[in-house]
Amino acid sequence: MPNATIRDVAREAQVSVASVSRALNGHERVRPELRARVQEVAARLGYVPHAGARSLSLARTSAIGVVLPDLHGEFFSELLRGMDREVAAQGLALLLTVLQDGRGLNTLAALRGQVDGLVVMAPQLGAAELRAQLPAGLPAVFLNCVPGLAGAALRVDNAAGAAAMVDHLVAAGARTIAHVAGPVGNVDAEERRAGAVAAAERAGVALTVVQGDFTEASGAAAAAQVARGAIRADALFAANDAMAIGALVALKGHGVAVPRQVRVAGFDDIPLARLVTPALTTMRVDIAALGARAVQLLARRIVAPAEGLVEVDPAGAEAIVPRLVVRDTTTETDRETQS
Amino acid sequence: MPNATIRDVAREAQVSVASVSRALNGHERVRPELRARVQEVAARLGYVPHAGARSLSLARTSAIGVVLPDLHGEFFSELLRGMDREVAAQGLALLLTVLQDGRGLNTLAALRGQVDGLVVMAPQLGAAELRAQLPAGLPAVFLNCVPGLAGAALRVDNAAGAAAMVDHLVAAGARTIAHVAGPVGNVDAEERRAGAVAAAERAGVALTVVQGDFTEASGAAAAAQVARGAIRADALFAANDAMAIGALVALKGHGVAVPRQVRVAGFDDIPLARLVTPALTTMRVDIAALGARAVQLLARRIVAPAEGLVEVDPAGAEAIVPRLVVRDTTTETDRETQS
DNA sequence: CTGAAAGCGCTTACAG
DNA sequence: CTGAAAGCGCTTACAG
Repeated sequence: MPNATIRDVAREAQVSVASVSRALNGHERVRPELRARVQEVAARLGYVPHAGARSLSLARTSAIGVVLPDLHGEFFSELLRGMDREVAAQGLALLLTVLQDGRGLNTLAALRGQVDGLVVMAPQLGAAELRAQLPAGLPAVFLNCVPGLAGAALRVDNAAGAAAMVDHLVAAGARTIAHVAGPVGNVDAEERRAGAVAAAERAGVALTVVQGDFTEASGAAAAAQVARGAIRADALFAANDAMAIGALVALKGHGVAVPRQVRVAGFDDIPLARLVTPALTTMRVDIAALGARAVQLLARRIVAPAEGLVEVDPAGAEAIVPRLVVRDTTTETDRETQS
Repeated sequence: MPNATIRDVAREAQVSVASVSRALNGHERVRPELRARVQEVAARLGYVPHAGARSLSLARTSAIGVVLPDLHGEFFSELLRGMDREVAAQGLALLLTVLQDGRGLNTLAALRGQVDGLVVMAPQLGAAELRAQLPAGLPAVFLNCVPGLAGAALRVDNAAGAAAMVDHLVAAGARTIAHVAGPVGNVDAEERRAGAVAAAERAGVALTVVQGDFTEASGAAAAAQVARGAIRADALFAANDAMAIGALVALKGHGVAVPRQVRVAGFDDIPLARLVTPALTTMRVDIAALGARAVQLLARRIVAPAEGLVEVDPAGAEAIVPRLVVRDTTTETDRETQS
């Protein structure tokens, strides 16, 4: 048998569908006796309101969409975890959409009527492309996207994080830094590179940029160049932990002592970072907090789409600043220090 | 301005809303000239059908729900990645719901009208609880759930995987195997133990079960017993990689040569497995494939809810068989072989 | 406090 | 091939 509808409940309880709706939605002007009867019948029939019909009537779905460029690795599971935490607290549902290169251009547009707003992480798309794809009038919060989009923006302050790491390496004794950059065109990668370059300049130490692509293999390749002297460096700072770990393993393979001969540092603080030997010094980005904050901002925008008060930072994006996590690849001591 | 509706398009194109619907949905009986005009107007107005209204009319949402017990770690991101792959291929959307202990009992029921079916992973719930929560008539596929639910079931074939590993160890020369088991009561652990025991019997080699609890420490403790001869073994097969890695480190600490004196093997192929020295031989569970397969089964059930043909294995659950990944802890060579 | 009715935005028999 | 109309399942002014 199909699911019971509001009419079934109304008939069974001998009231109008309007009364069923009011009774079940907790409206005030309902006789207690009627409310009790309706609730009893609804429970007995296993009635659950049809979400689609409800959202059509209310012009509100109570769902938000999250658009991600990929789903590989711990970063995304942490982000989703943070979002889910907040989404559950707000009584919302989460619709997940991965926007990979090949996927249709109307993937986002098709979300109209399915969600009340969007958290979008699309570092690979330009502002124009993104704007063209987004359903008009749908509140949105952008994570690590190009600036200049209509919506709240939230980002990780990669430049500040990278600069902090360079400062730490210099304090630890480094004088010639090799920075293994992430893929060209990737916003995070570019910001980390820029922050590292600027900090090295300020500190007056040499910094060479080696092109990488966020994979362990590319980190290993960069380390090999350092190991055989093709690149001179007493510190290797990779733009993410995966590359740093690839480099770490490669350096050990080449018989280079870490951190004595070459200091190694990463970015992200993935779980593996604590488990490699020596444990990896890195920048911790509280990814779950980033996700939770994004949902929070979106929820406010959904309630008050145009209110200026909602704008966190009208000038630009609100920023999450990563924290330095010092482990064994940059210092001889074993103590883990967090600043 | 709000989003354009089908009426706006109809008015602008000077046709009926019925024609707009037919033209845009690719119905056959539409004059090409009319179709072209409607498409032009729809594009100009940026018209996108309202998903909620569409699903109310069609009694189909083109979305599926995935219910997970948690979101921590690589396992879930891999699972979601596999699901997303298949979901995108099928033109569906994915609604994510985390069903943690505290969360309301009607979390699942509220999905009615929002999804066409559910992939449920709820190892913490009994069959009765689960049945009570699921909206009646909603197709479902269960992952690692208790048996006996109305729906397709899918699971990892732990026993077959463990048996394959024992066979590999025997082929590599092992004659006395110590199996470090996982915690009592854990389904995965029990199945792996049973598979290992059966395979050892078939192969006619000795196998001792040592109790562990999936932690590195318990693996190290088991290894210590092997190292000091309390347990005689020329191979140590741990029920997961964490214990295997703990054992590996402990064996090295006790001066036992791996794999020459004692072969070591794990289960899961966590990222760390490739990074330890020597690299760990293990069983790879293709989690993404598990997720993709679940969505595939669900999609079929949605199309043909009651067809017997759709039933993969009416007797029980369809199983994903892990693959053997041979690395350096069981062979002297360095080559990584996958079977 | 309650019911009849309109409406949310679509799709699809039903006539023509 | 096309339009007018009914209907999907809900909510909420509008009367009473």
